[in-house]
Amino acid sequence: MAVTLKQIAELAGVSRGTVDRALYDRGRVNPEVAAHIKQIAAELGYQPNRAGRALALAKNPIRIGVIIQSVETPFIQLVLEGVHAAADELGEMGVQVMIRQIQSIDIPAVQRTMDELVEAGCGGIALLPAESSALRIKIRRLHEERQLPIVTFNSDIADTPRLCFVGLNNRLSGQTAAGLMHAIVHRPGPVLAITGHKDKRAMQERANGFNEEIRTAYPSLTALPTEYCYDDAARAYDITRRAASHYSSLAGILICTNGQDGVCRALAERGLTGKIPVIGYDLTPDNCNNLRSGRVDFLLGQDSFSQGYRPIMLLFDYLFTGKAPESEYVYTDIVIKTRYLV
Amino acid sequence: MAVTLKQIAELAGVSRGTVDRALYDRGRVNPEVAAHIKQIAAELGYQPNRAGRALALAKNPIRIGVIIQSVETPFIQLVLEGVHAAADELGEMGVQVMIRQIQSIDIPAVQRTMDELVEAGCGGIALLPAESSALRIKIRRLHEERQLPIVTFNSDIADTPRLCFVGLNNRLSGQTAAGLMHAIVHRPGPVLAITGHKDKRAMQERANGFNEEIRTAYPSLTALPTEYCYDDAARAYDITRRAASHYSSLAGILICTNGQDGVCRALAERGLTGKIPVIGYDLTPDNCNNLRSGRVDFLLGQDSFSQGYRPIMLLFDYLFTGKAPESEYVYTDIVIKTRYLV
DNA sequence: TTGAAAGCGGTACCAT
DNA sequence: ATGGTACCGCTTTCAA
Repeated sequence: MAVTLKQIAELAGVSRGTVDRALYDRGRVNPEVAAHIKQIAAELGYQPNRAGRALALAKNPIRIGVIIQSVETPFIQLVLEGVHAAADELGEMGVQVMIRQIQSIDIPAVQRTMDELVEAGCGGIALLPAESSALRIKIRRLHEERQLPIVTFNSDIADTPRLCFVGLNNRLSGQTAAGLMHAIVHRPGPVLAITGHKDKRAMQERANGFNEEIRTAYPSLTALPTEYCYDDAARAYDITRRAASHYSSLAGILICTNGQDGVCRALAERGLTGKIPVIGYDLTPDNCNNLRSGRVDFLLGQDSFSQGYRPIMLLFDYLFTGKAPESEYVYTDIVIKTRYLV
Repeated sequence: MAVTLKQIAELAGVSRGTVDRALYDRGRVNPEVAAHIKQIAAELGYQPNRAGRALALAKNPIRIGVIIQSVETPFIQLVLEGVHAAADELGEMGVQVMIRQIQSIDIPAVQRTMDELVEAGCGGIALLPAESSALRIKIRRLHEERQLPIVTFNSDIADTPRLCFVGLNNRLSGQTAAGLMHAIVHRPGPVLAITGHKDKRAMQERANGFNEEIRTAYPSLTALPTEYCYDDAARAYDITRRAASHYSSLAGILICTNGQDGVCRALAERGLTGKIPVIGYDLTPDNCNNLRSGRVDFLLGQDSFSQGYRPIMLLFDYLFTGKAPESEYVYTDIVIKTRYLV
């Protein structure tokens, strides 16, 4: 049987309340008594019982806010599954998870929502943000004025006093893609990385990691300059068509973002499906279909479930036990999927 | 705020105790009253509070037994990490997880330990077994005589009234390996699967899945007859040496089990490292080193952490909420690792 | 500075 | 068949 506050209280000859105040430094306890109590607790290996604590906290329940942008995209839908799983799980412990979904990127809406959630008594906020100096300032202010713990996820706002970031190591994922590409390409030639926006850091990182790794580690391949499809299948189609006709020896394509269907269509029309390897990102339903049908060779997943689940759990741990994440960067697994695994 | 028994009791004009008996069919309650109570609960979307239940159950705490064989192997050490994580987590909820480690395969010891754990009041047992009719009978008896829920993990005992099996889909992992092999092999030729014991079903399945998939899906490759190294690096070394000299066009090797170092050594001695692709299993420290250094191209992991963690959690869910796993087979993820990811 | 007590949600036992 | 009550471990408030 695990040791309880009551047992410590009896051994120390004080009341449970005093033990509680001593162990958690809540003040109003004689320093010597406190030291004695802490010693006993340490000797007995006291571990607080979560159920007991959760129940006691139910009087003023922990509230956690979640803000997600771009909810209309297939990938974010996957992230939402993790969010809801965490919300359900914590709900059974009496924790309230307040989820706010925002269409596309809408910084003013995010700012308003953050205020609303703080007002509603949220002790922490999980935020799927976007590059924005306004948000950077907002996070800093909430941290300074209210010590509000904030976890960014999926996309980060660096140099911010957030508790941590949960998401993909994009550069490493690009390097991984380079390794895969080299493994499956059977002849020398140019390889092309297509990514989303020039000003989206995460997308750039994927392509950069890929290109640099190709250059430094795989000299039989040459990395063409990155192309941008702006998350648009039609543009990806055009880019692919042009590249395939311009470089007759085109050896492989990495598509870092939405637009995968365009790439596949362009290759199919020229009878190049299966001849020019394609590596893509994200396990959305459409992408998985491409993988199953052989139009794509590998998909790099970013464990979207964890990206929704863990931020909330990390905030809960922080609010419930005071334990902060070990690192400022909590990277989710880079998962490699083939047609056998989706 | 979540709805509680007390609220339902007030609405129904009865006491908390009656609501409890009604909702959980504990008897001793007027059928009409019970129906009314259940209706109210359904309308309000009542979800029991886990913390409350856990605390109430602390009077006669849930005990879960865990039996693990072959603890001396590197792979099982990884599984143990998951076991301990689950034990720690549940320990904070007042659940007692009793872990029994057994060296190598020792069926009599397993039988004794099962008796001991049942005697000690375990409400369920997670078991890492081995092919054995004695264990099959034991599981059946414990099920029939005491309705004891048992979860097998890592290796299964089929046709048994166990709650479920948690582990790898070995056949699918072999097929996945075949797909990878075909993707990275650049020329026609024979490929060789080396596995452990003839009488270990799981190991056979991996090799069979590989060979069959090669035969049916990848005619440019030919699957050589499976070789057996009995988990021994020296034998794997011999097998590899012989195969490499006998088949000058040997195109790839799949090593399904321990002995990977022997394969790598044999290839290195003949200057074939990187020339003949190698795919291996399990993310043990040694294997990860082989991957990092380029002696192995892919490792198939079997999410060893989950293999230790989930059986215990599934038993807990069953004992705590009565919810059984959705399927008799709970497959853990097949993870593909390259040198970038270990 | 300390203790006593109430209460969180659910379970179980004992009266009635 | 039903209600009342004690209790699980912890937090918090109120008295002393």
